[in-house]
Amino acid sequence: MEFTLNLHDTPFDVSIILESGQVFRWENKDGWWYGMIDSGVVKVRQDGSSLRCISSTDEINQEYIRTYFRLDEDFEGVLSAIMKDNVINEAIQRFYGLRLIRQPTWECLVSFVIATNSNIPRIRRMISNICRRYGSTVLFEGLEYNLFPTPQALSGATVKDLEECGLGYRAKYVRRVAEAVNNGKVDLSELLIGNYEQGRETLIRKVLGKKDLLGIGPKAADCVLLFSCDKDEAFPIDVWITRAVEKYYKTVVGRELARKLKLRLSGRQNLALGTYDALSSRLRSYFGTYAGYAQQYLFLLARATLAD
DNA sequence: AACCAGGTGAGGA
DNA sequence: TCCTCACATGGT
Repeated sequence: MEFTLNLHDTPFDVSIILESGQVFRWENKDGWWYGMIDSGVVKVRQDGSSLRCISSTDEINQEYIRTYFRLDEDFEGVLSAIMKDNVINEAIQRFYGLRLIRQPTWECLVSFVIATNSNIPRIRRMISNICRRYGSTVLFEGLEYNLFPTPQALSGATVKDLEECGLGYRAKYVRRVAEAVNNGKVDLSELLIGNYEQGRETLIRKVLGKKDLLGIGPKAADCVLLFSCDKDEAFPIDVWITRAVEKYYKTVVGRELARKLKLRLSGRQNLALGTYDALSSRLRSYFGTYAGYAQQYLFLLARATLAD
């Protein structure tokens, strides 16, 4: 079906959003962004304040896209809440039109297991590979597209097959996660109902010394909660955020935590869980309820300016 | 050819 | 609890 969304004058830049590293499946072809979401394919194109959409199924309608791009929220309110200093203000200017996406939780969860210790181009390739191998196909404009595989499809995959998709050592983690979701040990719909702390508990708790969700640590959990569960205070700390915080927010996190950040950057030491939580807690109380938005601006800023 | 990438789990002090 | 290290793979 075909429809157009009026963006009015809310900050919205579809290219910045879809290239921001929250999602890994959208592709730009001759002026349109093509995406595979849930059970269908959609292509979108922004002309100023209007977003044209053409989808393969009636399920992907106006309401669906508004929800996906979070056009149902008071974004100006978000911006004014996180504008705490010159660094974040300039990041907002530089990446004006960046928004958070509300993506399906299952796809988000698997994506950020795959994303660990990798880079965005390769993450895209790995995910594309598992979709081609395990996802069902949809016909759209005469071409076949692969949907994201279901928990059942992925839990039926062998570790060897997943390794052949280029997942490396993540293959066994993806399979364990798929099994946990498929057999009901983990209920992802809980994440939408509960608060941030409860969601974090569900994703990284340990059961009998063994994790249900192998491959999900604090950072991946925060990404899932922020990008797919409306937990806007989640503040994922990856290497780029580590750089940004070490450079611009030493005084916010304090001398001791800043020292740990520096150790991580130079000595390749990783952050202990307690250190990670202390850091994200400081940053959360500094930026407020929408800290996750600030995180996403800082992530883009760091990648643009803090690369070697 | 080392080094890095939206980190995490296992094992030990 | 924290720290150290291995870990697959592909790009620079």
